[in-house]
Formats: sequence, C-alpha cells, structure tokens
Amino acid sequence: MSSVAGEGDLTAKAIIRNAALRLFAERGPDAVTVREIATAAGVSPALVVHHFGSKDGLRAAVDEYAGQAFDSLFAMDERDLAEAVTGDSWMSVAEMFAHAFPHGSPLPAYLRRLLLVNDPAGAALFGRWYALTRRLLDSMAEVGVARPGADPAVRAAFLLVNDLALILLRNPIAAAIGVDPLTPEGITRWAKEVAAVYTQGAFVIAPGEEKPS
Amino acid sequence: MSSVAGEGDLTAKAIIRNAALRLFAERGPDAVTVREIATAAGVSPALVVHHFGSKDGLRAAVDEYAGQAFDSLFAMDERDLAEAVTGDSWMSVAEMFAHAFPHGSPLPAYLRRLLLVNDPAGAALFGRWYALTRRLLDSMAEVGVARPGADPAVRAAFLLVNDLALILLRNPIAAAIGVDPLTPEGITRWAKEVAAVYTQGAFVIAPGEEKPS
DNA sequence: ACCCGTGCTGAACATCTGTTTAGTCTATTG
DNA sequence: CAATAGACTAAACAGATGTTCAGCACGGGT
Repeated sequence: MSSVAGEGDLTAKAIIRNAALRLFAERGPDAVTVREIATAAGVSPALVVHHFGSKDGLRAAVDEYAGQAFDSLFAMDERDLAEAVTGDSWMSVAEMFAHAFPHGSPLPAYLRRLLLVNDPAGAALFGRWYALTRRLLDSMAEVGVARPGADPAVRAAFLLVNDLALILLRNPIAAAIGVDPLTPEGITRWAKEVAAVYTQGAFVIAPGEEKPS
Repeated sequence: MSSVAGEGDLTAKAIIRNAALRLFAERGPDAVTVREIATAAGVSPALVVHHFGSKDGLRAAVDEYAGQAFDSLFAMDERDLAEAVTGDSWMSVAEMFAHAFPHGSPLPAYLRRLLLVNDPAGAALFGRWYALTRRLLDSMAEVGVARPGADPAVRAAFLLVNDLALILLRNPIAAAIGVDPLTPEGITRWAKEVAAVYTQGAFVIAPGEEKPS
C-alpha cells in the first residue's frame, strides 16, 4: 500500500505531478526535496527524475499544469463576459475560484505562490486578468451599470487586487472572521459585503467636503 | 573595502542583520545561504553564526527587528486614531508604508514574505491590524463618517485586505498601471481612486434590483 | 609583562541535495 | 520462446549547505 490513497488508476507520472503540486503550493518548490515528493507519491526518488528529467523539469511541468487550470477558469470567465455585463452582478475571481476548485485543492495556494514570488508566469497571469478586468469594466460602464471613474486604469487594478487579496490572505482572513472565505458559506458572506461597499460605498463625506490637498 | 558601503559605523552584527533582512525579503530565508549573507555583509560565514548562534537564530533576530519596525508603524497609527476618526479621510496601511519607509526599503517585501508563508508572526501582525481596523471603523461609524454595514467583521476584513493587497501585489500592479504604487506619486493616484470608490461606490443598481438569490 | 575575553577568520566536517549509474522486473512484439 | 523497451529501484556520487574547530589579532585589567 503506497502512501497515496484515492489516486485511482492515475499513471505514476500524474501521481508524482499531483504530489509535487500540493507540496509546492504549501511550502514552495525550493523548500521541497525530490525525496519528499517521491515519498509522498509512493515511488523512488530516481523515478521522478526519470519522468521529468530533473527537479526543474518537474517544476515546469507543474507550472504548466496549474497554468492550464487557471486558463480554463479564465476562458470560462471570457465566455460569460457578455452575460456578466448585462447580468445581475460582479462575479469575482475569488468567487470563481471557490466555485471551480473543490475544497482542499492546492491550486489557490499555488496561485498565491505564483503571484507573490516574482515569477514571470504569475506576472503574465496577472496581466491577462487585468486586461480582462479593464474590458469588463469598460463594457459595464457603457451599459451604465458601472461608474467609469476618473482613472479607469487604477480603478480596474484596484478592483482586481481586492479580489485577489481574498485568495492571497485566505488564512489570516479565516482566522479573523471565523470562517474560511473560500468555502461556499464564506464566499457568500464575503460577496454580500463587497457588493454593499461597491454599490453604496463605505464612507460618507458631507457634500463639498472633498479632500482639499 | 568591504562590499558594503554607507553602513557608517554600524556594528558588524547590525550589518549582518541588515544584509540578511534585505536578502530574506528578496528571495526568502530558505533560498539564501549563510555564505551569501556573509559575503553581502563583507564578513566570514563563521562570524554570522558566531553572533547569532545559527542561521535560524539570525532568522529570528531579523524577524524581531522587522516586527519592531512594523509595530512602531502600528503605534503611530494607534496614536493618530482619534485624529483619523474626526479627520478628513481614511489613512491606509499602504499609505503609511509609502510614507514611513524610504524608497528601496526591504520592509514591504519582508512583510509580503511574512504574510505569504504561514508564519505565526505574520498571523499575529495581521490580527493586530485587523483589531485596529475594526476599532477604527466602529469609531467612524459612531461619528457618522462611515456606514456600519450589515456585517462589520467582514467589512473590516475587506477594507484591511484591500489595503494589504497593494503591498502584496506591488510589482504586478506597477507593471499594469505603469507606476509603482508605493511611491509618493503612485500612492496619491491610487488613494484618490480608492476614496472615490469608497465614498461613491463603483457599481450602480437600479433601485429594487437587488441580487435575488 | 601577563592574561584573558572578544571579534574574527580559514579550513575542515557531517549532512543533505539533485543527479547518475547499473541493474531488475514486466509486458509486448517478433 | 527470445528479445526488446519501458517502468522502476537501490546504491552511489559530486556539490552545496549549515556548523564546528582551532587559532589569530588586539585591547583592557591586574
């Protein structure tokens, strides 16, 4: 009996990749040894380099695998863009995450690593999401459901990073509010408050009392 | 001539700590070797363990040093809380960061690492900032400059993580909007848009068209 | 003058790392 | 059946890493 249960009839190569993905997401590729990955996958260390050439090859394979998962999410978003514009409300990246990835998936944590380390793959992903956010916001402004704002470039970035912050700071948030915000219950509660702030605002200024500066 | 210039008459121990702080912030403690730190500080590898006992000891010393820097920021915020409540506007953590730490300081990147890894020190820091945010928000609501919101716990977390996201995603944001948001110019442009969203909202709903679900 | 503690170093050590090598097992093909 | 190919492994190897050790320089106290 290997240490991996429930992997079904996956090929050993896939089992190794999955184990690496999970370990990389949790602790980062540099802090994980080939021997650890091999043990987690229930194989010998030599087999992982047999299948992936080297640890860097495995890292690349995991990057590509995760990238495809994120891109499929991205494509789904693209497809529903028109619906989102005319539809009822703002569908956040975090909501899509919570909806698309089953509980316990290592992908949110992997995305966190990707964005916070200065990884070019993470920068590219952020760039694509930013472009999408800008387009979506423009469309919504045309229809009249979004205020354009004085500085659309910054506004789009603001809305996007607010979204990503939920994924990046998932654990501290969970500790603070008492519920994991990437679970169905958590994301519902979170989205409700986000919608309130984005439609009604959070602060009040007496008319004409703009910041002078 | 050592490789370190402008360190003045700092003690060697302090020079080592500063070099370690910078390297840890950039690449993470695990990816930095004792020999690299020693070279950057212009001393021998043996001296760093002579002063700090071990690499882990150095890590702890750097953690404590950075923690004190963050806490001083925190205290400053606490002192100005009353002023902030009655004052003109929301002073974000990011604004305080941009204001308090000179350009090129490794501390923002260090905070990023602290929050990224599931470090208890990072969790504690987040917890303190969260408590402060809640208190601040309550006070502002009493005075009437902030809407309380239906779910104050979530709303405070939302506002806080939006703030931290600016620090965490500094580099991708800079690439997207073309200006580093932690520079004086960047933070001004950013804060203006944040204030607009927080006071006027970003989206419009026709009255009575609340999300049904 | 002597000693002693402190800052500091070069060299060595033990361990852990990614990787290689030689070889076993198993299934498929001729 | 023999042979070939690919999945897989145990053991070893070279390099890097954290750490230790023995000793040097040097300043202050007796």
